[in-house]
Amino acid sequence: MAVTGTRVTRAERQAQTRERLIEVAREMFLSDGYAATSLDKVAVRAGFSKGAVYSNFAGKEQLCMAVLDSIHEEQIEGVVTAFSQDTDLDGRIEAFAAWAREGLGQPRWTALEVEFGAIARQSPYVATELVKRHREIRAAIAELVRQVTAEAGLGDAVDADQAATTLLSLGIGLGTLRSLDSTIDVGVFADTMRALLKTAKA
Amino acid sequence: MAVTGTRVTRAERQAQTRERLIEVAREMFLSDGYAATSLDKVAVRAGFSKGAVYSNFAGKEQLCMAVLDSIHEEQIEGVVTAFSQDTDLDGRIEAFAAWAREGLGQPRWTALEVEFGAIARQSPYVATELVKRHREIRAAIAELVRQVTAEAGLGDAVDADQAATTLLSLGIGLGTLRSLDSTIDVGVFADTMRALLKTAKA
DNA sequence: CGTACTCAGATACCGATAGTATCTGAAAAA
DNA sequence: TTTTTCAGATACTATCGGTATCTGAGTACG
Repeated sequence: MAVTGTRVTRAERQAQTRERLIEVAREMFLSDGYAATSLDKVAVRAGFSKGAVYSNFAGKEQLCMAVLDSIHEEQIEGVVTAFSQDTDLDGRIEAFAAWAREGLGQPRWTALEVEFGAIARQSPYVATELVKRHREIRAAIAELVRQVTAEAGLGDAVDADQAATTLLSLGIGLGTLRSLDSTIDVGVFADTMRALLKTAKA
Repeated sequence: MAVTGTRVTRAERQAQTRERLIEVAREMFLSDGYAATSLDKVAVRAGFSKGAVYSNFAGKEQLCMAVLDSIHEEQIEGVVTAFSQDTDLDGRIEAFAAWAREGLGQPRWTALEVEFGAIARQSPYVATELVKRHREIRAAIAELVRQVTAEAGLGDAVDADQAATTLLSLGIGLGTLRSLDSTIDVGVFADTMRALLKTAKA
């Protein structure tokens, strides 16, 4: 065990390398898309060679999956904090809508998500991993819906699972359209949410 | 002008070649996706060489655009016939829902649509062409909504343009999820449509 | 007819990129 | 100090989109 000189172990260095690669890959995947981003460029921009990528990830797909996981973490955090602000139904819907406006608008993460989803047809790995994550996300949304409707005194008039599927689909669709055409009105997100809940009330 | 012997002109042969290429490309793009389909394989499976592709299309993007147009033609035809069956509101919603179930379920055209959409970030050609088509489709849906709500005596209580954006987004999102996970319930499509209209009624 | 021209499609090539095989040098183990 | 290990570098392969060039059958024209 070296007491002085080298302060970092090999495992620590590798962890740093891995994180740095994910960081750079995230920027490039988001700005240029999955197909248009080459592993060589990612590695060089991170200060390494392509060998470092393959030494830390099984391949491009696994690197992108790690990037998506890092994005999901932040995204979930954003939704949760948006929901824990107000306490009444309309306030929460508006907070959610605001998050959607920001999340679906500027950054192109839905575009990346969806481009990467196309890979799933050729790769069983990507298919199973993405399905797993989609189900987790849908379950989380359903749980939020259940919580919100319960506190708003709607009882179980709303099918939370169906609502979750609708909201996730709408988010994916709006994000996809929005990334092509910035004139798309993301406000329909909140309107649809309201419509779903008000129908249940009647 | 040759009276006997060669019965087809050069232009006719080329048109046939073009159609055959679109036909084969459509099959392969739909089953394997855009990126995973090579122009060489398309050409060979159509009985030609890659040269035939570049002699009929400016590139892979233009070939795919031609494929998408051929798909859109059929899809629009499907929606129109679905809508011209019944005359009452619920019947039309159900007809639309049935079309959505079929269109969004089995074939993977939304996945292709959306994978190709990712190309738009790198290609101004694809971006402008896709935006043009999306706007046409949204306008067509809006027109259908206007027609249906008018005949159902809802007046202009429903914002047809917003409804069109919602329905198109929902269709894209559901199709995307569905192409990955066949357990996704496409029924929410009709439910959302009903919710949107019923809210307007109140 | 027959000669010259045109152009759809074939062939050959280039550059980029995902992935593999191999190498190297420093950290870890002995 | 010597040996082993392995993160990351280097070198190479295969595939694919795209370009340049060629060719021969169909076309116009004398």
